[in-house]
This record gives sequence, structure tokens and C-alpha cells, in this order.
Amino acid sequence: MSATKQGLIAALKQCAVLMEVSGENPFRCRAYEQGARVIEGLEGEPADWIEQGLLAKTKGIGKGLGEKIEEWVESGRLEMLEELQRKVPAGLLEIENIPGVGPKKTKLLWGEMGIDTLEKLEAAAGDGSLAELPGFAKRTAEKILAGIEQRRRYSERHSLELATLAAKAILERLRPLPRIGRIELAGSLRRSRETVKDLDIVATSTDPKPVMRAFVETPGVESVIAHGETKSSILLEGGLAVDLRVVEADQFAAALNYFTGSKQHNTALRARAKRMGYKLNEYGLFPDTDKSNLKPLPTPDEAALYAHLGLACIPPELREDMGEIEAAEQDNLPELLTSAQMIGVLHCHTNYSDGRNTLIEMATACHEAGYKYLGVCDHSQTAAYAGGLKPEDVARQWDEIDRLNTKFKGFRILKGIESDILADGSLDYEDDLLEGFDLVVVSIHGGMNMGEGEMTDRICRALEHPATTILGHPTGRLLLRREPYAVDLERVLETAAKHRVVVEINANPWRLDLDWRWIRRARAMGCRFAINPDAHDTAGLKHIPLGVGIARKGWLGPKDVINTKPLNAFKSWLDKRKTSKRIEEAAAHES
DNA sequence: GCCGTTTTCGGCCCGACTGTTTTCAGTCG
Repeated sequence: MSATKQGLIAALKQCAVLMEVSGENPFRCRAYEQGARVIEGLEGEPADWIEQGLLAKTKGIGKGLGEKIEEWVESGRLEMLEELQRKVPAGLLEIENIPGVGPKKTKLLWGEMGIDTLEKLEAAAGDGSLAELPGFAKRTAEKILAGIEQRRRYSERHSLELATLAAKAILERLRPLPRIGRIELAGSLRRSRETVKDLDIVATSTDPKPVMRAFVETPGVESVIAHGETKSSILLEGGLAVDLRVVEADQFAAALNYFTGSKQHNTALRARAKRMGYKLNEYGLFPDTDKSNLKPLPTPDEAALYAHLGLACIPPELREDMGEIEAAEQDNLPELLTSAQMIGVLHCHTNYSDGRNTLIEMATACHEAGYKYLGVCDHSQTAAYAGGLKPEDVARQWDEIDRLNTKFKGFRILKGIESDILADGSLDYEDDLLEGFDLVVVSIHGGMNMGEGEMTDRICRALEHPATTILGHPTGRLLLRREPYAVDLERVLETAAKHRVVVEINANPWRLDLDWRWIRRARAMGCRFAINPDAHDTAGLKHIPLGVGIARKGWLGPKDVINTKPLNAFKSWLDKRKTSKRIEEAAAHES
């Protein structure tokens, strides 16, 4: 992602928050927020949009935002943002971020008491002086102190590793309760977002009180944020918040839909409902036109709800207001990949390099989980920190693979490697050795601080190598821990498509890389994908469904993903690919 | 600031919970 577009998005988002805090018209703030989101989904660079006259046709970008974008392209600055920054102290953004404190309270704290940093707020909440403000009493001060403490201790979002485990535990605790009917996970986890802020659970019960009590008494609860008849919230140790909503049985589909979101999808859905003469909320779809008739339309499930709105049922992963409603309207939703369609496991490590299990343990685990092949891809020799394989280790591993393959029935181990992409873009072994692998994943593991141009050249050169099969974790990000390295993904994906290099969707919950927002774009460019666990032990195989979720979020079907191929088809696909690469190479040499 | 086959002005999703209040504003999702 280029700095220009990203910078613009960040600038607009910051405008929105600063305007909110300074008491600007909330709808104007929202327009900025919305505008930032809209351009996030636009392809190419801001300069191109202007040149192509794209902005005038883009919903959500009007005259005002269009001018801001032009200003950004021409000068790289936004006068308005700089003015807001002069006017509004940076600390107010942190204050506004504290749970229970919104723009109004922030403005009051600043205007009445001159509080513009977390430290000042903490002091005022501690010594009781906050009580002078209207609407601020003892509980508010306590909540603020707890909120500051929590923000210090925990980051805002959580990995899917933690979130999926917590969700499973809570559902298993509540599901067997006597008066509970249906209970489902909603929220961003149901939509397969790559990280989550909190968990949302929706249930039906004829007697919500004991359900709520069991919920707030869940083991591992650090505090109870709210405890009501229909809604309760808890904070788990580790900082993950969980909301539970209990609704009537006939409200379940509407509530599940509402709490699954996304917010943007909901907003669009409600606007559509309104246009059709309905009112949509978490309790149902109501015929708004007749005020005396308040019975909701029957919605036994989400499909029925969407059907009333003239839409095919939209899978949760697609509900991001990124074209799914239009597709559902035209009955043009994609046929999405499922976990059951994953047949082969690629890119796994063993104790030949930095994995924790042996080759046979990894292969057995794959076999027992129902997969038909394992492409083992240990680290290459330069990755000394990870015990990368010297050529003699490769030979040793190949021997073992050959031996094991005579013993498995209906399962095969393929000879792969995860080759470091060296600083100059070359791969980590001599070509003769590389030729011998069934598949070669190429990845960046060091030298991540290169400039964007150099890094992009480096990766593209590796993609041009005839032995390269798959580009591993294309941006190198570690979610919530490390930003992606600087790289022009557009050019990388173009190069991958041109050389028929498969793009990895790394299923490790800290990576989930390629990012789902890029997947549709990459597919349109002609890329194909592999969903790989990058497992370093047998437990890591459980991450494959997370990668499938990300692929679904990127609108991918089984045909887009190479490891949905049965073993023989996959083998012949690899062989054909190798042969044609050889022919291409020979032709290139001759000319 | 955006938008329009009811509209170029006047809307902009909507409801629960909390804390502070005697009827509601702010926050959150």
C-alpha cells in the first residue's frame, strides 16, 4: 500500500476524531469517517482517481471531500487537519479513547478543567476534583481510573487465538443451561476479522436471569461491565470483553444479524429496509408504514430476513459493505470456499528446522485430520536462527520422505522448502538443488527495513525465479505486534500473477497475510492462492480454518485455492507448471 | 459533509445500559 493513499486515509480519520472532540456537527464528522472508509476500498492512488474523474462518481465523496483529496495530492497536506491539530491537544484523542468517555465528556473535561492529557485526567479523577463537573460523580471517576488502567495494561484488539478459545469456552458453558434455546457467536469473530475487539454472543431464553448470572460468573472474568436482563458485558482476564444479548425466540435471526454486523453492513441494510418501507432493528423487520401494526415480519432465520429485503442470504464473512449487498441483490454472491474442501496442507515446519514435531508426527497428524498430502517446507540454510537446512540436511530429509511415503496409504509427503529471499532477491540454494523440490515457498525473514522500492524489487526478483511456487506471508506483518515491511503490493501481486506464482494466505493467527482486503484485488489480477498453516507443531494445523475464513472474506471459492486439489491433480499441476517454466526459460535464453 | 424515483433542504440507524439524575444525556455497539 502506497504511503500517499494510506496517509490520506489516516489524515481523514484523524480529522473526523478531532472534529468530534472539538464539538463539530456529528454528521459532518461521520462524513469524514465514511469518506476515509470509501477511499480505502478504491484501487490505485489518489492522483489516478482525480485524473480519471473517479471521485465524482464515488458515493460518499462529494464536493468538500473531493477538494480535500485534491489538496492532498497537490500539496501532501491538509490545511484543515493542521488547523485542528493546532486547536486540539493530541492528548484528547487518548482521553476520548477511554471506555465510557466519548466526545462530549472529552470536550467538557478540556473546556471546563483544561484536562488535555491522560495524566491530568488521572490526577483529577484521583483527587475528587472531577466531581465539580456536571454529570461527573464518584462512579464516573472510578470508571475513568479503571479505564486508564485497562488501556495501559491491554492493547485494544486481540488475536484470533485468544478470541476463538474464549468464545468456545463460553458457548460450551452456556449451551447446556436448562432454559436456553438458541445460542450463537456473532460479531467480528463470526465475520472472520483478523483481530477482534470483543466477542458478541446472541441467545434466546424463556428465563434470562439465570443465563445472565451464569454468564457474569464465567471463570476467568476480571470484571462485570454491565449486568442487565437482556444485555450483559464482562471483561475477561487478558482484556477481552464479551457481550451477551438474550432475546425472544422470534427475534433471534434479527438479533444475530444485527450483532454480527459489520456496522457498515447494518447501516446499509437498514437504509435499504427503510427505502422498502420497513424498519429494521435488532428485534425484527417491521412494516413501518402502518404504525398500528407492530408485529414483525416472520424471520425464522437470517436467510428469511435477507429474503424480505430482496436479497440472497449473505455469508457473515462478506458483511463489510464492500459490494455484497449489490451482489446479493443480483443473486450474484460467490460460491465460497469451505474448510471441508481443503485437501492438502502446505508450508509446515518440522524439527529439521525450528518445528517442534518430527516429520512423521506432522505427517501423521495431517493424515489423521483427513488431509491427503503434506508439503513440508522447513527453513532454508540462511535462516540459521531457525536451524535452516544445509544441502546435506535436505538430502537427509528427502531420504526420510521417500521412506515414509512407502508406508502411508492414500497420503503423501511432498518435498518442499521455505527459501529465504536473500537481500538481492536470489533464493537460498543453487538452482540444481531448488529444481529437486516439489514446491518452493519464498519468504522474507530478514532485512525488513529496506526502502519500499528496493524491497519490492527484491521480492519480484524472487518471484521471477523458475523454481518459485508460492510467495509466503507477502507483507511480513505480525498482527498487533509488527507492521508490514514497506512494499508495493500492487507490483508484487502483478508479478506473481505474471509468473503464475501462488500467493499464500498464511493462516497463522498472528499473520493472516495476505490481508483479506487485498485478496479480491489479487484475484482480479489473476493470482491464485494457497492457504497454509505455517505450522511449527501439530497443534498449528488447527489454524487452517482461520485462513479459510480470511479467504472467504476475500470472496474466494475452491477453484481459487490450489490446495483444494486432490493429490493427483495437485501433483500434475506442479509438474505441468515446472515443464512450462522450463520451456519459457529456454525460449527466453534463445531470444 | 453527503445525498435525493417522496426531497436541492433537511434529513442522516436505533436501542440498551449507566450514572446522574427526578426525566435524561452520553456512550456504546
